[in-house]
Amino acid sequence: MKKRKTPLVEAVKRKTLSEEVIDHIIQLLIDGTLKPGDKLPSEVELSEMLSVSRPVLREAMSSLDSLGMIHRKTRGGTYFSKKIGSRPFSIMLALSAGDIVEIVESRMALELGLVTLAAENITAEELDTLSQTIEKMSVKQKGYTKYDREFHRIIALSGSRTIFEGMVDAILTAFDKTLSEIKEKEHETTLKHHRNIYQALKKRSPMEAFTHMYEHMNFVRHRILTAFHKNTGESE
Amino acid sequence: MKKRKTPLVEAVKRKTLSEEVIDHIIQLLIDGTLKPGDKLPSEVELSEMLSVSRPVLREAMSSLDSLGMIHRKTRGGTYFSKKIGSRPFSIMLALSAGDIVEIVESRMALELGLVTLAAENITAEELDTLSQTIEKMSVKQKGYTKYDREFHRIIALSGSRTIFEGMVDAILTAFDKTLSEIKEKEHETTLKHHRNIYQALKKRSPMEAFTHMYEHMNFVRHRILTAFHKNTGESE
DNA sequence: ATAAGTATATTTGTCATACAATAAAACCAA
DNA sequence: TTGGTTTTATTGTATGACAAATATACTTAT
Repeated sequence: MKKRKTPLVEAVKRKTLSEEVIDHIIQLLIDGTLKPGDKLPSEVELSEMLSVSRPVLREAMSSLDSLGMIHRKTRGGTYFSKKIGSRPFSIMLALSAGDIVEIVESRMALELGLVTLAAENITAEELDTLSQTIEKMSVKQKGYTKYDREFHRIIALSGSRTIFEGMVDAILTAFDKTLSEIKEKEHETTLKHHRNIYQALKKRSPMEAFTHMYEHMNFVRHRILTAFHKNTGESE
Repeated sequence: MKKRKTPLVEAVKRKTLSEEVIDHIIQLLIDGTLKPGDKLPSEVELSEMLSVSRPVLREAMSSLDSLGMIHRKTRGGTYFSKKIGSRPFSIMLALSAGDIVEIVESRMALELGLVTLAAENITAEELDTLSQTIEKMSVKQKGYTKYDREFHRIIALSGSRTIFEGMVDAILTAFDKTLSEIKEKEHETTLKHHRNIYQALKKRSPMEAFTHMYEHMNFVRHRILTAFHKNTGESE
């Protein structure tokens, strides 16, 4: 019989220096010492303050940069970001590369939550822009993907908080990349759904907005998964 | 009068080498060369393959590590992760440090979307664990936060896809940290809401699950924001 | 005095090298 | 085979030097 493979305690991997530096720097935000938009000390200053070498300090800064927490410019210095941006999420989504269900249902979860919040506070301008996307889409039988995406994007961003803003574009992009071929069908149904969602948002009704978005997303998901299974012969 | 400050083209900040390395490595996932769980070449091999110095290569690896895309062990090598984990999201949430509305509504958006998907596929085991949290909570008048959180966590994870899994714990933790003092009130109402949500999930009814979760979240949000404004005297 | 052009200096970006720390793998002995 | 020891591969940390970009200070010409 095999010996135990998993040790009793979870083998606490000691933190590296650069990880500790990351903690130390974000602590500046948490305790309010610095705020989004503020400038950080230079690399040499920081590395001296924290008693680490510059490479270690730079590994931490590179991490914070790729997380969208800071941005750096040669000679310009380093600043805390005000928004995260979409890049970190786009990278993360690579772990789900090619997994259609993952992408579709991630988008579903995201948009269902955000359309609800959007309905609570959507502005007149956003409503106006929304109706324009519907108009433009209605006069095109082909090549309307752009307006379709814009419709969803406006709603999602309207309901977004900082952490979700970057995620919206990342997921929409991943969606488009993964499903480039399947789209551009069911023009009328899509249009009808969009109009329903728009009316619910105009009424500032979260429940109705959710209901219609769920109907729409269910439709989109079903269409995609059906097309996918037809292509592959339902291997799983 | 001042000269124009913003150039016509958006000053495309040239990518650093470590950013290009990041792109190159995640491309291995996107084109399917490697999969989550697979081992990557060693740092020296990679730095030779990509013709960059080891520090630059390490900055990229550090970034991917902090994004939860890889994990590294001395002598053990580097592997693509299967899950993202909560750490990157916890760091990102530091940008919203102290902003109660941000935290509360981020959690709202997240849970509203996920409870809907959870209702579609929740397992019997998850339902059972859920009902246990309700039971345990019902017999405690104080110190039930643990079971409250567990209830929400099970649901959110049940509806989660890879990208959201880490986010759940990150947001729940941020929520608890930000609102440590305000909680532990309205025991009966909370319990009632949880039971409603549970019943809807048991029925596998996404619409009802959403409805009851929205009611619950609205209740929680209102309670928190009211308590907050009372404390601060609505300065903004 | 103002504007434009130039030089300077600061900050991030990259490289090469060396050694430390960890732990997997190979080896050896009972 | 088992258990302990040695070796070795891999990541972790440090130092130093130079390159590239650009904000700032300075100089010059109009």
